Amino acid sequence: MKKIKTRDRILDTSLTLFNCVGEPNVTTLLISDELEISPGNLYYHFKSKGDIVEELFGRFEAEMLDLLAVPEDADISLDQNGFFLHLMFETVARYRFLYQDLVNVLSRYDQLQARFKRLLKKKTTAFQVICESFRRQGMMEINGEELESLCEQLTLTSCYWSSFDTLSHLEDRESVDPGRGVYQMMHLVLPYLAPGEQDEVRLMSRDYL
Amino acid sequence: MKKIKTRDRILDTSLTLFNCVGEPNVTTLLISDELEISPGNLYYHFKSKGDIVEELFGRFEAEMLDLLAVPEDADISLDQNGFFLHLMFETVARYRFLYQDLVNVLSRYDQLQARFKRLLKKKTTAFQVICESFRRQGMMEINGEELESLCEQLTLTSCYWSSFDTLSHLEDRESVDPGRGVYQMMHLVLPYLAPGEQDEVRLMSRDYL
DNA sequence: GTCTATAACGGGATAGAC
DNA sequence: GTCTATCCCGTTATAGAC
Repeated sequence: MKKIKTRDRILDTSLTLFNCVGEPNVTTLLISDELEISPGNLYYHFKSKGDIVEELFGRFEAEMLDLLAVPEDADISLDQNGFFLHLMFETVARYRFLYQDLVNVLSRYDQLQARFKRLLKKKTTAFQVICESFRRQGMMEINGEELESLCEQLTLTSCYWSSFDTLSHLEDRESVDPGRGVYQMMHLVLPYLAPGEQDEVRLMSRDYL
Repeated sequence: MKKIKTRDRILDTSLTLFNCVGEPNVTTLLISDELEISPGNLYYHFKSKGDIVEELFGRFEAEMLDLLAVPEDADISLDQNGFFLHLMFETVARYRFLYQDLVNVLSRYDQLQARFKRLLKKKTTAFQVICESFRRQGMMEINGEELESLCEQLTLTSCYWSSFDTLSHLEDRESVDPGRGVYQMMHLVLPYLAPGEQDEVRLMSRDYL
């Protein structure tokens, strides 16, 4: 029955608020209010609001780097790929505040910019490694130019899908539906797969609708 | 030799600044400073900063609606489609500040949200109309489920490509390269085109690299 | 139409008691 | 570790002279 440290509670609550109403709209007062602690107490644990953002980014970065460590020479199955996409979207969704106002956030905490770009690059590389693996296994046929275009498209979609989705489908359904992005990612790859694999992915992707 | 009205100069300068450093980072003082007029003068022409944003949005909306009025039953050629994409990316680039901090901007000027969503829907519909036209002309083969997925993907890409591009390729090249988005859009459609049309689009898309 | 001066407000951050 | 009180500053917006 150990009680959670205030410092961690601040981080958790901040993350929730950032995701809900957007980081720029969350004041330090709102955070401390929500936690029912004083603003002064918050500043005892973090010397600035930026520090909170940076620590949250650090967690995000660590999780992503961990996830993106895809083995170069392994034979990756369609199932493994689906699982990988699933985890990635799950992680992005948990830190979606970063993506919702990307330019704004990165401009105010400028040391994050380089680190974010590094992540982007690693993402694209990971997709390339996966596609190469598919190609080696005879499951995919694609030329170099299209491969590059596809992997950039996958990176873009992995970043922005959830923002786009919540924005464009707010009326239709109310569940946040994190899986729809995975569906979309699979459909990007679909045309380049061999016929048998196409059917398999079509079936898999249904689960995410 | 008619001199430009201050009101319009305010709008133009605001747009430039918004695009450069992001709308949230642009204060009314910065705008008036840049124009070498007093803050009071600015507030003589616009009753609030929000009014400037809304008027700029109005211009954007009008241009987009004009562009998106695609005739339902026309036979659209690949060239026409390329031209359409070109114009769309050009327009989006001119008002890119809206997209760079979308959630933030829409949350602070909430009457814009509904109008923005309407635009999104119209965009997707326009892409559907174009694809249907291609299909009718025997230039494209695609089933209903994939058509929907593709058109959403096109809409997403048309919104976020330029932000993504400036973000991820800042080191490599310094030109802002608005055409790369068109290239990417064409490559999304490519796999669903008939072989002859594929070659044509491949050639066309090169111009945008 | 344009200016200067200033009010009004809000958010980030600190000092010092407990 | 936590609180209250308060400072400081940037930003929006207005008042009133020219």
